[in-house]
Amino acid sequence: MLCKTGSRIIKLNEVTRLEETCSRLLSFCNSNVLKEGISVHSPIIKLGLHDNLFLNNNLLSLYAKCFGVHKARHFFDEMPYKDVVSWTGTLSAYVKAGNHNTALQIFDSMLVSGQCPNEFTLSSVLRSCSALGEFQYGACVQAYMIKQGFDQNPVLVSGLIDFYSKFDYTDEAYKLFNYVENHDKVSWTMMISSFVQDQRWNQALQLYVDMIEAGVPPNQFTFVKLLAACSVLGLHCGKLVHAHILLWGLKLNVVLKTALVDMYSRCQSMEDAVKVSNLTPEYDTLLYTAMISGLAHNFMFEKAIVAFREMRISEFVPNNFTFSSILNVSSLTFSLELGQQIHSRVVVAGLENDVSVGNALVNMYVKCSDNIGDALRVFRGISLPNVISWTSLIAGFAEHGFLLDSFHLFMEMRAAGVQPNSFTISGIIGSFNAAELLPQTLMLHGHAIKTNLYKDIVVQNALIDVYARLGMLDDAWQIVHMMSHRDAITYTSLASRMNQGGHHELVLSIFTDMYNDDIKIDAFSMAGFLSTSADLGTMVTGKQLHCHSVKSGLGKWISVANGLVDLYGKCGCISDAQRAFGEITVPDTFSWNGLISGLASNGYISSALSAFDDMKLAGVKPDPVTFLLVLSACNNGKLVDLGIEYFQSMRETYDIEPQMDHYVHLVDILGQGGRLEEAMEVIQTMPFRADALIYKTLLRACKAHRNIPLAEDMAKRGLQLDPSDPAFYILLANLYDDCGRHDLGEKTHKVMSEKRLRKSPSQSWVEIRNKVHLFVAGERLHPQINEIYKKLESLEAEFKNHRYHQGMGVGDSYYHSEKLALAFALLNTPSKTPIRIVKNSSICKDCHNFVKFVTHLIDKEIIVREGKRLHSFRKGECSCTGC
DNA sequence: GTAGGGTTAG
Repeated sequence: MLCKTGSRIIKLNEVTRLEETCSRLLSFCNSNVLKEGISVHSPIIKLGLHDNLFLNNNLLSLYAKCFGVHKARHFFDEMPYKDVVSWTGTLSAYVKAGNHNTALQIFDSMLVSGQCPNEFTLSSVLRSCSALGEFQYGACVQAYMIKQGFDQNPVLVSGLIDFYSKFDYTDEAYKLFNYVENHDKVSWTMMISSFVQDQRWNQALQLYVDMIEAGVPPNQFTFVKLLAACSVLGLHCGKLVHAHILLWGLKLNVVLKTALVDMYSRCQSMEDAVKVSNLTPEYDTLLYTAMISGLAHNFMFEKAIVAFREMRISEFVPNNFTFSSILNVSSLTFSLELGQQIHSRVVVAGLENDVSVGNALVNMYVKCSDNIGDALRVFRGISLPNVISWTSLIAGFAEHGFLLDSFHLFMEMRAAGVQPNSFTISGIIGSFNAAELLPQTLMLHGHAIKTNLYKDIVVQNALIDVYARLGMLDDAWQIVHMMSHRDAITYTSLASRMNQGGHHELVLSIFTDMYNDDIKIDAFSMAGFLSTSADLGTMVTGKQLHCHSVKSGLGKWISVANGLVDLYGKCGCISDAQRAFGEITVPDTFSWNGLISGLASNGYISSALSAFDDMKLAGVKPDPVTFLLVLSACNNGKLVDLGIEYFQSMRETYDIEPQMDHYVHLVDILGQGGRLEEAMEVIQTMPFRADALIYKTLLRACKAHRNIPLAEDMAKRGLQLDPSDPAFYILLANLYDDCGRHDLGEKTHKVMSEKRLRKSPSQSWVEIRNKVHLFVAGERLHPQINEIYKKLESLEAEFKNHRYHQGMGVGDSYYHSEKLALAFALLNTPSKTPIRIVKNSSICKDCHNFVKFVTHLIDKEIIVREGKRLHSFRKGECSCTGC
């Protein structure tokens, strides 16, 4: 009898060798064309060999491979005799098809039939236990294994390691691993993979070292896992592992290439990632997806889009991951148009209901569309929204300012039976910035405690952030103290919130707390501390932070570099600020803003404005903050027309809608320039409702230009909005006094005291030898500085009598606290060191002149900072008429 | 003749 398979013709005429021949034929069919299986099967039946167990097992395998599990099962049921191979073959067919429940049913039936399982059976059964989360069942299998003496079988050991890892029992898996004497490369790789899954990156690498020492050579599988660890451990480690791949002479298959590309892009070395991807011509959908995602993460958006196009040209079909990645590009670039184009391709590909793609679409519409309804529509189309879908949508509502809606969606999510995770809770809490949402915050806090999410550091950090933001510092610290461990984010958010709340002097102690807690200072925390230092004007600490950032290499982070520009600018060391700026390779908007702010606040108005021109030439787009700085520079430089011009250019040239702050500056510019009517017109026509601040601004201008009627109007309007602000009374009273209407001045003061309004006591502080000294107006004099204080008073008297400054009323407005700080500083600073005084209230023109006068006499630089504004006084640079 | 490990997103 002849049997034809492909081009081969085999003679089946020797019955004695028939079994062997059929077996060979079948394995040939297994690895080749499935149709030929049939042409082999029929002669076997014709020859009456259908109850040959050996042949049937072969056929069973063939059916499973070629026709699927159902045909195989049918064949199995028809088999007259079954042995362990037949059972295991069927069982494994179900496992391969992912039908684990039926696989375990087959295993039960097998035991009932009295058939004893072997190591092959148990291996398949273990896989099903892992997949189904059947811990008890798996444990029984392990017990059986031990009983049958399979406990050293490397295949079963790998299966058990996988099984324990799936249940997060990595330590148990490692114990088992150590118990076994000899491992093959699969069980080594399995254990490495288990450590990687448990994020024990260093242990994973250590195991690789052990593996080599044990004389087991690694393969591509091993390295794929090791590279995943390197993605976290960093580029240095990644390159080392890459070198090992070369040393072992492993072939660069597409999977290994993908893992390398992924590692390099996660280590922010896209150049290496591209180089690796070009090493071999082999590409597939997954590699393209890894490239697109890597390019997107490294902000190379154009290239990501090019790769996506290239992929389509090469006819690789994008899958759900690919669409997620490319949608991420449009989210990150805020390009709605690209997002919509991809959305239509998603629809064509029939993937719009897919949860991962749906999530990416929700995220895209949240980021790119002004209408949160777009995101909601996509969300409602996802067939089975998971926790990520809900979290994206909830965060989206919060980002768009619909805080209460986001909270209601959170409730809807719970009602839908989807369990929130730490991201959901932290995302929603992170958006709560108003005290009115305290009840919701407390509810979420309670929910986190009940669900144990409270133990998650991300949630703890979010709670700390929201409490610190709401000024509830005790509550924030309470969480810090009860945490089992803290990270850089914990301290950074505490520091920045306390800084925003004005508790500058407390912030720097957090640096020490962090050091004592053994937490590494990262770029974010460093930027935060630099900003605190800048706001405090504490040069000594600032310089130490600078040293630390140089030594630790943090200085190459743009946020840190920008912090340094800001620090030196705010501390009045403009040349250092310029040097720090010069060291930034590609300055961004923040860098330029820092430079402009430093120049402007130190009186270099024209340099500040030319820096703004340079910024435009460098192609960096100004943002609303840039314009605040530029307008403020014009205000200080009394450049009224230029200021108006810049204000108008915001909308016309840069498409930036002026905010309330910008209008306040415009009113100030016009007011200080004496164009009070125009300023008033701006207030009346601007698209915002006037607030107390803008009335106060114009009132101050009225005082300078002695316009009583408008000033009275401003004070009236301002007090309607904020009746508790004493500034309106003080400014008005001083204006009356200036105009010689002392009667009205006195009356205004009286009304103010009847309303029990008092100026908050002025505070000033100086930093000398790394210590901040605080002085409050009205406090008792320290004996040591009593003498110098008296000297200052006599200087003041002299100043008052100075012919150019007569009638300035210095004694009334030059605050006690500042004088104390100055006296203290004069006593304690070396002769050439500048004195830095920080005030918590504004510094008036008279104080200005007095400090200038003192500078002239003592030949020392004095820097006075009020809020964010800084005044530097140097001998000879004084423009007052007295010098 | 029957058994084990790998890549991509949010």
